Amino acid sequence: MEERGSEKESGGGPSTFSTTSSPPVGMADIKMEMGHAPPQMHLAPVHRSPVESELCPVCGDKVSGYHYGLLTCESCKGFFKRTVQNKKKYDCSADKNCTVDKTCRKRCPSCRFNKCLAQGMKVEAVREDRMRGGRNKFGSYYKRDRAARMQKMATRVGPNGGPLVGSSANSAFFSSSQPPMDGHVTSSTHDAMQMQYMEAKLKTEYNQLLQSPTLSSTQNPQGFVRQTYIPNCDSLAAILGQSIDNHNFTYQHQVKHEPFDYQDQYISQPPLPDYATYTPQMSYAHMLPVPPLSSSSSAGSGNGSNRSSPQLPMCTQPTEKSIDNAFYAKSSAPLQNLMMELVQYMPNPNHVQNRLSYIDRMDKMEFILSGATDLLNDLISWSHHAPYFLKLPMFEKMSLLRGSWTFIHLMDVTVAVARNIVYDQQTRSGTPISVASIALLGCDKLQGAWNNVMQQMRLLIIDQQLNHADITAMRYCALFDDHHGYSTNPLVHGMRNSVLQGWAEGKGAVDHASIPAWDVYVALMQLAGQMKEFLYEKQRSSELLPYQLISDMLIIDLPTSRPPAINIYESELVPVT
DNA sequence: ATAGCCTTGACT
DNA sequence: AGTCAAGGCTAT
Repeated sequence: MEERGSEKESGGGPSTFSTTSSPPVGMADIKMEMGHAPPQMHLAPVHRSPVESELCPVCGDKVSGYHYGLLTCESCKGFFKRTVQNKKKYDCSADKNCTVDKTCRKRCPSCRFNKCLAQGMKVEAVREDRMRGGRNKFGSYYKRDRAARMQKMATRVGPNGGPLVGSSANSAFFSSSQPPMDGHVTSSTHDAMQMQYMEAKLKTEYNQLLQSPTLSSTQNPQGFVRQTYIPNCDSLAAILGQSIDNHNFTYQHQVKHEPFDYQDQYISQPPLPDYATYTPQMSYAHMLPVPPLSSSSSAGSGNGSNRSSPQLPMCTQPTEKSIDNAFYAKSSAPLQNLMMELVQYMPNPNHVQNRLSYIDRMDKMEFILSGATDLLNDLISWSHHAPYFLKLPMFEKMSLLRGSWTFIHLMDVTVAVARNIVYDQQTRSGTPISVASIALLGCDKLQGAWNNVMQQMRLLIIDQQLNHADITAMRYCALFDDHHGYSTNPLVHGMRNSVLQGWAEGKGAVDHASIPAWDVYVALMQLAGQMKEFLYEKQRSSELLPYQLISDMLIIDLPTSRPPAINIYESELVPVT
């Protein structure tokens, strides 16, 4: 393969970005610039367009605009589009860490595509029906990000020429965005925090919109509300004992439905569009006996490549109005009804990102444990409403939560990373904290293994082999895992068996071990066990004293310390076919 | 297969 | 009418 021979250079135009060129305002100006050498004017950077002043975060070439969620060059745009549309699979012949820059970007498409994803390009932005033109659903967010970048550049080179707070980053939305605020910017902590808040808000809104099936950019999916936290000084038992009316957690459905009668309700009266519910990842198509209602694929598609069975989560239509009704279709299989009910109670998939956005700690371990405490509170609050779990007696709930919380934490963070929702963080003092550390609760020696699992999960997500239904199944499967083998409660064992069986049936697998995501589950479970060992060690050296809730979660339940199980739950056993 | 340029079309 | 991020075309 030729390396540079076929490399195209724009004829006549500058092939590399010049920091002294004139300041075009929009794409039209960029295009003009390619044809005509612009006059060399030295305007203040304040007026410079973000497009002009940025390099492609994937390969470092000149940015041509926003493409699939990120400011990138034209070639990476095309590469990303081809890869997603044609469902290309690449393999890296080296160690999956090849350099990707303008001169060698053609050498390893595998690493290039992974870098595209890692930097924040979204496969969801590639249209399934290939409809041309029009505005996509992120338009208003591109606009705001652009304004934020303008603001940032205006303040970056201030009177003192000093750097601005916040880290530089590549993603159009997730790292370098600054609030499009009026007025001056100081380097005070307050302003920094406010910027982080605005940045997080932008991220959240963007992700929520990104995941919606409708594409109207005039709709605001939902107002951003900073969630309040349960004080972490409460013990596990105290939190579990709280009235469920005190819960502060966001659910996919805020209205609680009675088991097994929500479907009729939805069929006759669909719920209001809740963007968190309608994320493509939420599609339960794999677990339904009927195929999902296809979004009336428009004519005019199918130009050469096979579009019959898209493997990647692409947008259906720019102005898509259809809802994945299959999600609400009634199934005759009781186990799949069970699985559908469980999905209804899953937490908002953005909760990891929301939690990590507000941690303000100087020390790395403080940051990690503080975030873990927040997520743990979410988990406990969620368990108040989790079907069947809430029926368990207190000691049983505590035991199951203690057995599963490290797994659920690990899985939630890993999924968020694999889906490019959560990125590396940093402490208030600027110390970088890798997402691996956050996922592993600080047990950094597992980072290599974690990275393998995360990549495996990412590939499964891209292949649509792992969606929200699988995540639901894994969460409940872990929660109802009688970790120490002490439980004699038939509801616990029956529930786990039902989840495993329903999961396998939904995937058309002969058993749960044949499900593509099962290997990921097993690997995560192993890591979670090692994480717990790591935390026991921390606890022994008194390092967890400030984190009472986490300490409570590390108490080992002994069978003698709990009351005997009473079989009052048999009548409530979940159906087992 | 790549990447530069062109066309499209919802939104402003 | 202009913008601009989608997809398409095509020389390399």
